[in-house]
Amino acid sequence: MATTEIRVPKQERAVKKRDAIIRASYELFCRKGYYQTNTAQIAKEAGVSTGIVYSYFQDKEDILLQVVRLYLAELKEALDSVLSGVDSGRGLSYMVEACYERLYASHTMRAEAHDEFWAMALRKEAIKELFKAFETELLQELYRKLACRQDVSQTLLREKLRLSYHILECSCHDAISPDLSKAERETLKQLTVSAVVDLLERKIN
Amino acid sequence: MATTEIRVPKQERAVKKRDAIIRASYELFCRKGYYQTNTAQIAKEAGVSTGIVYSYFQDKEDILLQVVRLYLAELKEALDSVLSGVDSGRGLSYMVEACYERLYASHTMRAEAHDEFWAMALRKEAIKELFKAFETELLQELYRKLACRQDVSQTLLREKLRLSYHILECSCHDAISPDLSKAERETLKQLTVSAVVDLLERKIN
Amino acid sequence: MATTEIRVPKQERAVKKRDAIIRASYELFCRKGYYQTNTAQIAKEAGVSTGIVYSYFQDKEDILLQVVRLYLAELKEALDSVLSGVDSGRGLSYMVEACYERLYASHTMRAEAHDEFWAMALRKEAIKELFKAFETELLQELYRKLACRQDVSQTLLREKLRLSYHILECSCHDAISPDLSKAERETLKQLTVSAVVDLLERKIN
Amino acid sequence: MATTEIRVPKQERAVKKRDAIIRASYELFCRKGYYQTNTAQIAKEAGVSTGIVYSYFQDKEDILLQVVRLYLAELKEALDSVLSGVDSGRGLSYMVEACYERLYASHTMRAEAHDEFWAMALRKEAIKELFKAFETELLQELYRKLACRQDVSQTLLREKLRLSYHILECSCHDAISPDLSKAERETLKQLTVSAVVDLLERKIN
DNA sequence: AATGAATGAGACTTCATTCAT
DNA sequence: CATGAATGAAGTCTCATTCAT
Repeated sequence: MATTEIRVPKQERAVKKRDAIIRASYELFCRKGYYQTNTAQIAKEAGVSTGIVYSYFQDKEDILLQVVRLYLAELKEALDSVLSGVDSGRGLSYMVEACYERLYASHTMRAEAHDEFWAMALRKEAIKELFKAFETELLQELYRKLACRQDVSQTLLREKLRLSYHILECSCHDAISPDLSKAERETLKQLTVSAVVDLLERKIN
Repeated sequence: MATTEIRVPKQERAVKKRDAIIRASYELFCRKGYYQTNTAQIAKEAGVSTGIVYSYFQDKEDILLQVVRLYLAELKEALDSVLSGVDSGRGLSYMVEACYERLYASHTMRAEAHDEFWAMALRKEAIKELFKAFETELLQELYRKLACRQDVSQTLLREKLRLSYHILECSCHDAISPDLSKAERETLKQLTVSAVVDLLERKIN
Repeated sequence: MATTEIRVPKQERAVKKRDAIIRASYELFCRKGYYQTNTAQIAKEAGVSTGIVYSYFQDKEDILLQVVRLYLAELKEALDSVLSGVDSGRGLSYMVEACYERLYASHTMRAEAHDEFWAMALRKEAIKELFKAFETELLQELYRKLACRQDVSQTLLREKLRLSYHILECSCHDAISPDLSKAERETLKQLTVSAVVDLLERKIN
Repeated sequence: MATTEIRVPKQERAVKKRDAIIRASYELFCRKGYYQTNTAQIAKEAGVSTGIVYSYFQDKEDILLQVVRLYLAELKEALDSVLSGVDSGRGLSYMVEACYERLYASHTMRAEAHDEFWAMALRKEAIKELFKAFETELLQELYRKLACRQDVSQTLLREKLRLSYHILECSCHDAISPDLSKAERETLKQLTVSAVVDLLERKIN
């Protein structure tokens, strides 16, 4: 009755194949966009037949979902590694700068991914959920990291973190513009970091 | 692409018709997305025949272009009205807050428009140009407005404005999330405004 | 939101085209069966493009529905003309024989139609309904015709008519078998008619 | 079609497996129809791998053929048991009623099977042959049973038997309709049996 | 100029069958 | 012998665009 059963691959080869499809799709969705990519191209890029795709995924939208999941997982991992690497005794601005650089690197590599997927979230509830969960978890973690620091004002900390994250995000997003010179890019970074540090340090009555 | 000549309507009726198509498309693109909207629906919503659409527009993408043009024009006008209304002797934070509110209103009304069009800019060079031109012009104007004020540090003013604009943008974007309470929304606004004001006021060596 | 709108053709040309699609499908479904006929073939046989088919019909199953409707309408009309032609003062056996011949003719022309459509009724509720309605109406009419005749026993008349109809049906169905000689066929007819006449005339306590 | 050799299983395990496939298919074809059943489902229901199916059967159609063979064999056996149980000195109407009930039971259990397979016979010559052979053999046997009875008119006996069989068949087929009340069903049975008995007893000049 | 019916390429998806393991 | 992953042809349906009226 239900549509064709979806294989949950456990054997190594199957896992690899599923992964190859996701990565090929990731690549293509970034390069050409979701709607400009068809399943034949995905199969070809992944080196499999069109049919097999539907053994691993419900439909094309399901592929997108898994691709976004991968995208967010990569981003999460990158940020985690940054955060865990600096939680020692370094200053706040060092930490923020590290985050900025990490986010910037993500944006450089996957310039298209973010916007493409973000826009898809508008139309696909399941994707919206992924983004929401990602943000919630990330902010929660940031909160845990900063809640005990002396150099961070605890007033409205959650809200400040939320805003800080978005500022970093959009600044990095803007900074990848090819119209900017290296110097301008550096300036933007300094401004962004200091704005965020200020926001977090400042006491608000 | 096509060879058919595109009519540049001068007669009143023709102008109205063209306009109706753009507005209908605007509406539909926001509600359902570009790819989920077909030309038949556009024609129906605009109250014209499918055939006539191709007298006014090269193809579907061309409609999108005009829709984005309209979207940006509306946004520009809204911001202009804000800026011209406050350039008297009001304080900086008053001005920033007015901008925030205006941007927030835009986002509320056209929550989908921004993301949808922004993502389309990735795939369509012509749309990217529109966005770039919009931003350039807006920042230029802001610069003119603020370049002479005493309460604004002139150091790196262009870069600060650029960043400020993006901060306001993304904060408003975030603020429309239905998960936020009214109080949280207000807090976010205050934080955003004060962060931007700080950024603009602060002297940077 | 709903799938593409279905055109309800009123202009003569459109009606003709819709009709052509139905007749082409009728033909093909009989000749090759529903599942062995694809939409491209239907379009080709009807002399239209594949796309236009979906302007007139929801989907392939909808075409089948209309084809069955046509099939039953033709059959109904044929039986009606037989019944109205004999309701004067002719004997019962004359009437039954006329029905037999009419049904036999239907079966000869559309040998495949009946079985094909009948089997489809198993899987498609909508088609089952059509068959049921057809039979109910037909039996109702037969009842009106015979309820007043002296040569027909009124006891259990409705049930007898139901059975009679099925006997005629299946006998005709059997009679088209190419294995039968002309004489055998004639014999079967005589036996069938007399069995039905007997059934209707006989008083049952 | 294929060149692969089809195994004719002799070992017990192999026979069982082949049988399981046929029975699983029988079940599924009845429940969902031939075209709505795919080979993966068959294999799963039979508890075998998809690959092995093609060791025992030429192709999907071949499975259908064996399923129909099984269906007819079951029906034959049921009717045989009825006929052999009553050939002593019981009256004709007792015998006909027993047949009716047996056929009715078959139809109840396998309501879908009959129509589904019957319609398939239209498209697949091999299946048509099976049905034809079944009927011929059955009628032959009936003939042997009745050819010597005093209460059966020998005139046109073969033809009468043929018609009788079809009457019983289609009446049973009709009788399973869920729209009928128990009483109506009983009435139909009585009418059918008496019509058949009449047909067989009656001398025709 | 206007209509909306018509076109047909191409998208997604299914599934009978094969074949490497 | 057996498995079930893999294949790819073929089917249904959509929709941007054209064109006869």
